[in-house]
Amino acid sequence: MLAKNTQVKCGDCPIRHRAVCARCETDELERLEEIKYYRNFEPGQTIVWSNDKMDFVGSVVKGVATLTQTMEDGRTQMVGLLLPSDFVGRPGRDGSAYDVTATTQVVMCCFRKKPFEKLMADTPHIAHRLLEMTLDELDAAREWMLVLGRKTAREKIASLLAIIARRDPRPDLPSGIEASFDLPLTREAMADYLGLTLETVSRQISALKRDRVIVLDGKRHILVPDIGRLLEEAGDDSDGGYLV
Amino acid sequence: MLAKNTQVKCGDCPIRHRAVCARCETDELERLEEIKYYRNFEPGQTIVWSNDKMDFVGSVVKGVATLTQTMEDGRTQMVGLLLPSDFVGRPGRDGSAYDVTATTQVVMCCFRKKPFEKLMADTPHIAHRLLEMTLDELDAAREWMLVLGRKTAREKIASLLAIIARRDPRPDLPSGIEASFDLPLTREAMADYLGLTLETVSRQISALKRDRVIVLDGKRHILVPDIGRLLEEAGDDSDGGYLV
DNA sequence: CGACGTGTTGATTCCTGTCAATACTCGTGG
DNA sequence: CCACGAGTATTGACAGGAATCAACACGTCG
Repeated sequence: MLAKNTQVKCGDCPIRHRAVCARCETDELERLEEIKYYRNFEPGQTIVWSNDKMDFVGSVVKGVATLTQTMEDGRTQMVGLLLPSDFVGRPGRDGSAYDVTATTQVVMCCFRKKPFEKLMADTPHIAHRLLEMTLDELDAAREWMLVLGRKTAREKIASLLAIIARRDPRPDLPSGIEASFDLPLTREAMADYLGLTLETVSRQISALKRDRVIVLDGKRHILVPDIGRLLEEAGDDSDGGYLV
Repeated sequence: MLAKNTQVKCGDCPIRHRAVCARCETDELERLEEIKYYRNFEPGQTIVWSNDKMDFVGSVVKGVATLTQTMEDGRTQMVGLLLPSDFVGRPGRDGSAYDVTATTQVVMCCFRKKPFEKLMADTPHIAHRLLEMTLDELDAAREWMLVLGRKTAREKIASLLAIIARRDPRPDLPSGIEASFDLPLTREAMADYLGLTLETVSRQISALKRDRVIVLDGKRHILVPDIGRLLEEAGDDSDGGYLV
């Protein structure tokens, strides 16, 4: 469970320019190297329990993880989707407010918390980058509030697909297909993200397939013939500020 | 519209110890004084338009403002409720992603953006406090995602009332009343916050009144005889981590 | 093969949205 | 002073979309 990976030099790290360390100078990277270690997680495995003390913070290097909240009666809501380069943990706080769970194989680059906090205090680059990333996450959370509060089931599904398509671009596209990606989530996880039931998710995916908005290749691989159409279905401003 | 108020010395400011300036030393406060100015807004007045260029950032000193997003067809979702000491604007970004609107009389303490960003770069106290506040806002946004995605209309209303009761405590309580506050929002604004229609909001408030969870004094003043009961109705963990 | 996890589809219920009528408060102006 | 209208709030009737309950299909792994 705690099996450490072969360490990757920060300079060679695939998320080097997007993660919390993006702005670091060489000497700062060296200090980060000293306090970092890798951890692997299997699909379904919990990375942090809500309200547990966290002794580390870190970045997702590979894979997908989720942040979820659960009510006493079992209703659960996903409140964040963590993709490579996303940051986990809150400097200055003891624990996580949410369950963090791996949905695929996940590689985390962890930093021991205390030294990381010290490093943050010493070097402005890390703190500054973290503020920037937190502001982005806040924007994403607020964007998601619109989805949860005001969109129909069909629009919710289309919004989720649009987000994943946006963050996971692929070059190898057959003609007549503008985007293509694997769903890293089960129907149930999608339901938890969207505030729906898994049956409704399944029905709406079928409906989008029937209406040719998407094409399925197996249960988990999605092809999008026309991204503009998908964004339209998502209820987003279709003047395409996002892609293309 | 731009009428400047009598400036208040930072040392005498009512939000001095909670706002973005909370950690500042005397000399930092002096630099803030130089770039700050007050602005008043009337109820209903827009403070910033979504996608507009913002040339200032600032703190709410008095009153209540809202952050909202609107879809092309008019559906709107409130994504933030700004109470005194809350921060408006995003250093490093050009504009606001949301409409910011005053719902009551609002006094804002504004800082010209460029000098404020410079000050942030120079002094770690402001940046650090801003990170802390942004992390809190992110938590609040995620908490709200659970409300929007998974709670029933009745639970949503109870959740909103609980939040306002928590942030606006009053000492002058008649016996048999554990909390008392004015609703700073119209039924429509509450609906936009909760992802409901104003009719449903009205009905659920009536239902909570009928069931003696709350007592109304006029349309806007709420009395809560039993806060535990309210939290229970909100679906929150009733072991009362919050109040009392 | 049978059990289990995952996903699809159908029948039905019910919560919330929609449409509509009415009440109340507060200015404004005749 | 009262009529009028605008904004806000309440309540009712009805419709519709998503939840619920349930059956079944598919793939994997023991």
